[in-house]
Amino acid sequence: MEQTTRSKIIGAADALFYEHGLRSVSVDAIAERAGVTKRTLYYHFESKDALIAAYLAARDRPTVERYRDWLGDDGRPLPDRIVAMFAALASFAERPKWRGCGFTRAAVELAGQPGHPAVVMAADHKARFENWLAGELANGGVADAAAVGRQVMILLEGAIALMLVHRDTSYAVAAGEAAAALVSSALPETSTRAVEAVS
Amino acid sequence: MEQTTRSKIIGAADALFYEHGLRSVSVDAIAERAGVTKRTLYYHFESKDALIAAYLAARDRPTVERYRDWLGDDGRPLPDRIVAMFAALASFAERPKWRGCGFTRAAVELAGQPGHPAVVMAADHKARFENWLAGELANGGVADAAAVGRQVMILLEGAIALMLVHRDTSYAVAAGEAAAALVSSALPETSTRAVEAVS
DNA sequence: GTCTATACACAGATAGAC
DNA sequence: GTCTATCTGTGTATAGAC
Repeated sequence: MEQTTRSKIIGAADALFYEHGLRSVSVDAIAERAGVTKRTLYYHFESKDALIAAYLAARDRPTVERYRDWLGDDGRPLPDRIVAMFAALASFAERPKWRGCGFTRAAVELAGQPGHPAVVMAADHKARFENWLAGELANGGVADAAAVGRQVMILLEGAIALMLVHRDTSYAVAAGEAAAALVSSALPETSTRAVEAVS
Repeated sequence: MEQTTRSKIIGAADALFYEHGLRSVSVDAIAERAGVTKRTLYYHFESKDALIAAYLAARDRPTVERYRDWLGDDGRPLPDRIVAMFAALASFAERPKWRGCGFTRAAVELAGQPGHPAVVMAADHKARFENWLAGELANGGVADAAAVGRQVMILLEGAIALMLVHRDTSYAVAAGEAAAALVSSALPETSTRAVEAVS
């Protein structure tokens, strides 16, 4: 079955690329971890760049699903759900193998090659994620959901970067409080009180 | 003068490391750009890793000074100064050669090697920057300046990451508005009303 | 589709003359 | 302090058998 071999290779690429980065991981290492030879790998993927693109493509859906779970269902007050999402991220980042966002890291490592497929995929992933976030806020009754969604997105991204640099997951909690304050301010009734409560 | 040769090498390293990243730039390329041979480079620096560390060390002060300029002097209302800082960042990021924060990018690219000197330097730089930011907020009368400073720091970091991914500098403006809102909420009532009266 | 074996370029780092 | 020349490992990718 070609499917099995291909997915084994992508699984090995995911483990190594995410842990060590793109350029520092060799095709040999991926092939070895996947339990195939390099020649087999090149039968399934045209080049290392193609494998990088496949690695990110496989990460797209699980990443979005994870945040969807963290945000939870409609029902609770929106600021609480936002805080919960950031708290879950903080908990997730406690894991020793956590290394930040694979998409952002790929875009950063390939910042010198703006046309690279992986960079394009990262931008697309982030745009769709921001769009989803804005939609959730709009459903929750937030005024100007696009603008607030973008601010929450920025807080998410910044928290991930600083958690990676400092290995301190409290940044996600701090970001969650800020996000909840901004969201509360954009909700119809409780705006002023909620912001002051956080500060 | 040894100083001249050494600084020429660091200058070449800065240009290439910042533009293309760490691993994708060879020592040969840096030596060539500096106008020296590889052997001379290795006379001044023990290894490529040492050169990377020197590259970041040289970037530390100019980076902080730039933000200090952008925030401006005491006198204007603090939220206005915050907005101005983010606006200046947006303008700075318009330049074609802009590639985000060299410290964060180094930490991201070396995320697989937590003990690497460059990672340690990046964390130290970010910690001192956050400290400076909190100090400025405290001087401006912000309550709980440490917590708000951290939130502003997260917004800064997130805006830089997303500007790099999307090549859209409006993220810094959006982050600046969020930061100003959070700062305003942490100011005494009198200061907040003074801001509104001026604008 | 998967293997063994290998081509070819380039990486980081060093030897030793001057 | 700077040079020419080189060592040695590793990188991506390919040839051709089975």
